[in-house]
Amino acid sequence: MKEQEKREKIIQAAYQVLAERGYDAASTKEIAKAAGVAQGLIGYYFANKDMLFAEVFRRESERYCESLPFIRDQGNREVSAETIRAVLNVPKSRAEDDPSWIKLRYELFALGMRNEAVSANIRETLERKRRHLTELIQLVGKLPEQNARALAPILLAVFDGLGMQRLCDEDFDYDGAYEALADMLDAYVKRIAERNA
Amino acid sequence: MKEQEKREKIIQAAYQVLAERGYDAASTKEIAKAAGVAQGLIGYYFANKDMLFAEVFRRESERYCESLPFIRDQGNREVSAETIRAVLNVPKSRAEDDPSWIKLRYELFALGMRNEAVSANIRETLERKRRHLTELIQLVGKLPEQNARALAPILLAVFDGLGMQRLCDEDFDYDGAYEALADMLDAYVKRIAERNA
Amino acid sequence: MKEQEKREKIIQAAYQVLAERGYDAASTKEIAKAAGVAQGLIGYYFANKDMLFAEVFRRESERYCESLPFIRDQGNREVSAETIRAVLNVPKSRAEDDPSWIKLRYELFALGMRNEAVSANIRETLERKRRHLTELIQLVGKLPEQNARALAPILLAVFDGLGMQRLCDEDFDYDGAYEALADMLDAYVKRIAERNA
Amino acid sequence: MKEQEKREKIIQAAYQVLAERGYDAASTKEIAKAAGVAQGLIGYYFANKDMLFAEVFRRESERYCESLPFIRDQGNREVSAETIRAVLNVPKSRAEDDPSWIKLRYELFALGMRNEAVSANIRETLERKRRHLTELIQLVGKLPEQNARALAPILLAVFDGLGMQRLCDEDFDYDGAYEALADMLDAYVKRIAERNA
DNA sequence: CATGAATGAGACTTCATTCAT
DNA sequence: CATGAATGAAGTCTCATTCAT
Repeated sequence: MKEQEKREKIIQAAYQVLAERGYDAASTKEIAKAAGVAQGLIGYYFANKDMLFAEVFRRESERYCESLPFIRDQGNREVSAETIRAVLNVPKSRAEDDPSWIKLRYELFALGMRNEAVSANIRETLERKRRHLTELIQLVGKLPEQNARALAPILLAVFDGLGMQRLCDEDFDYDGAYEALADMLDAYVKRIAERNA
Repeated sequence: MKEQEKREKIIQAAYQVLAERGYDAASTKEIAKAAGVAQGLIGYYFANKDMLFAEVFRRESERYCESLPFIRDQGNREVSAETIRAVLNVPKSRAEDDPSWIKLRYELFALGMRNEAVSANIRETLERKRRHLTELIQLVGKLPEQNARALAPILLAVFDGLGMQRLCDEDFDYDGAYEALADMLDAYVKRIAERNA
Repeated sequence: MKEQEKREKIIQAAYQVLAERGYDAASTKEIAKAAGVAQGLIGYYFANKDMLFAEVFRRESERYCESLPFIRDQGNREVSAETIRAVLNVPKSRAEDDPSWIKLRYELFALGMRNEAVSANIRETLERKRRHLTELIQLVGKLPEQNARALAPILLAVFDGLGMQRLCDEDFDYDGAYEALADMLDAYVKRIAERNA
Repeated sequence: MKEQEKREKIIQAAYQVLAERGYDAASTKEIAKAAGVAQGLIGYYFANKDMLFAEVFRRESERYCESLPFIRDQGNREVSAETIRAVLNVPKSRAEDDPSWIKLRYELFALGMRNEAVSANIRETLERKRRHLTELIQLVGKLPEQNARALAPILLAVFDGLGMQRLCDEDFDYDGAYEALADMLDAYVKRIAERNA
């Protein structure tokens, strides 16, 4: 079981250093030091720096779906402003609890727009998250698939964007923004429900 | 007058290279080449690389308000789904027409979350943009200031987030997302109007 | 018996990789992979990389004498241009059939001129080959030992040099050069014969 | 005139280190030290290590023709064993006076057989030298072009091969070999002359 | 015997910055 | 003002070798 234990440590360390320093400035030297291994070991397990970070990003993407169980429970309840607020609390508090999570995503986004090698990874990651969100929106908001699918990228953008603003600016009214978001989503859900009634 | 000409070229070149390569990978050598000046001249006009990019970011922030005149005109009209869609078309098409604009902003955001020197710059930039958007929302949506202020960071997040998704993924339904956004904003504006009636 | 099987495979693999990549670029990793053994096993059988290659060179030197039987048969015949051409065909076709043989020898020569550790090996190898060639020349050309001994290093040089030129340059007239060589040797042998008559 | 003075020093240093250590073992660090410049300057003038050595090889190839004037004078004289010996003395003594010359050539040959990038360089170099030798042989030996052309690669091989043997083995009878070579060439030249008479 | 994870040195290269001209 | 040669540090990656299993 101790097998590839150090490989795991390297990935964890890479995650931390990546969030702190950014893609280019995250040196293998610092990662190795943080992981408590020799610098050469990184080259042993990963073909190069890019491959290491690709693995880091791959895992981050997978973690995005962990909130599913809780939200699925909410899906059984009636659609209400209260429910929406409760569900929105998941991404809201996640950005508060784990700032490096947001940092990492922005690093990935910035990278995805210029690095062709990361581009494929990004595309898949984004699409997976949109699909995931679409499913949740259908579940919680009782929206038709078409509307849910269009709403997903918007929420994806808002969760990340608000988290970023909160991290950059301590005076930013994070809670107020989420209040407005909940209100707006509730209005939209209601309208769609009426329209389809 | 001509003495500042090369300085200007350097800034323009830095903007382009920064958007293409990213913060760390944007080398002074490439910038100098793109600007058509000697490498050493960059050091003459800017204390160091960071100061050059700070200037680039400062200007980008200013450009954000150029859409004001058009939107102010829209503000005179009645609030309608049509108006909202017309106004949303400004950020929507800007991301289409000038991809490097989005790239640069994500570069700035990613940087702002880790570089303390850029942090102040970012904070100011974000706040200015939110104020600007708040004003526009009041103007176009006829919303009370409190609601407008809460909505601003959301729109800020959505504009950038959708632009990024469009750049990363060619199959992404950019238009559909903006349609949903317009619909949702319209529902929200109507609700607030009714609530305050 | 089986215990030396892997050792043998390592040596064979080292020969191939050495010829393909050259001394410094031939990595133990690639050799191990080519041999189908673990990297560490090389260190088990050979003190270090140099010792492994020393063994490879030692064997190559031994293989040089394999042509002896055929040539000894030719030695019984009368000296003639025909005989000379037939004997020259041995090194000529060897370079054609086994290019890595030539590559390896040049690798060894280049190495021998700078690496003191290999120098002794080289000296012995060269001397052995000259002695071998001297014997053959006496046998085939019926030349006095003194002349044969002086001719040996020349032929040694020519065989390798022509093989190298053939490998480097596909347009090189390999056959034409060997024709001229045969002609020249024949003239020389005749002259010596007349001189001693 | 001081312009690119250091570039020249780098090339000279590269030549020396290359001959001493060999292609792969010749480090840019050592070259820089030998040239008395910073390591980074090598990267400033040459795209990479290969390009630097390509320049070194290119120059070496050009130096090969410097012997032309002397030999051209010999060409006016009658063909005799004496003349041949005098002309052969040029390559013979060159290998004695400048051992690194031979080392470099073997380095180049070994390299040419495996490095595709160097291959073109090598082919051109070899062909140029053969043409050069062909011309000399016609001049000195009064041989028809066809014979001269076939003899050239043989002499090319012998000059290098004997030089190498001399460098590797101090006991090797370098003079004796050249004596035999002169004798053999003389016999060949005479035979061709008679044949064409 | 055999493995392959692990190490640390060192190679190449790139880069921001400086400075003589 | 402007140049571009020059520097030295730092980063990534490769490699021969060692060692616990």
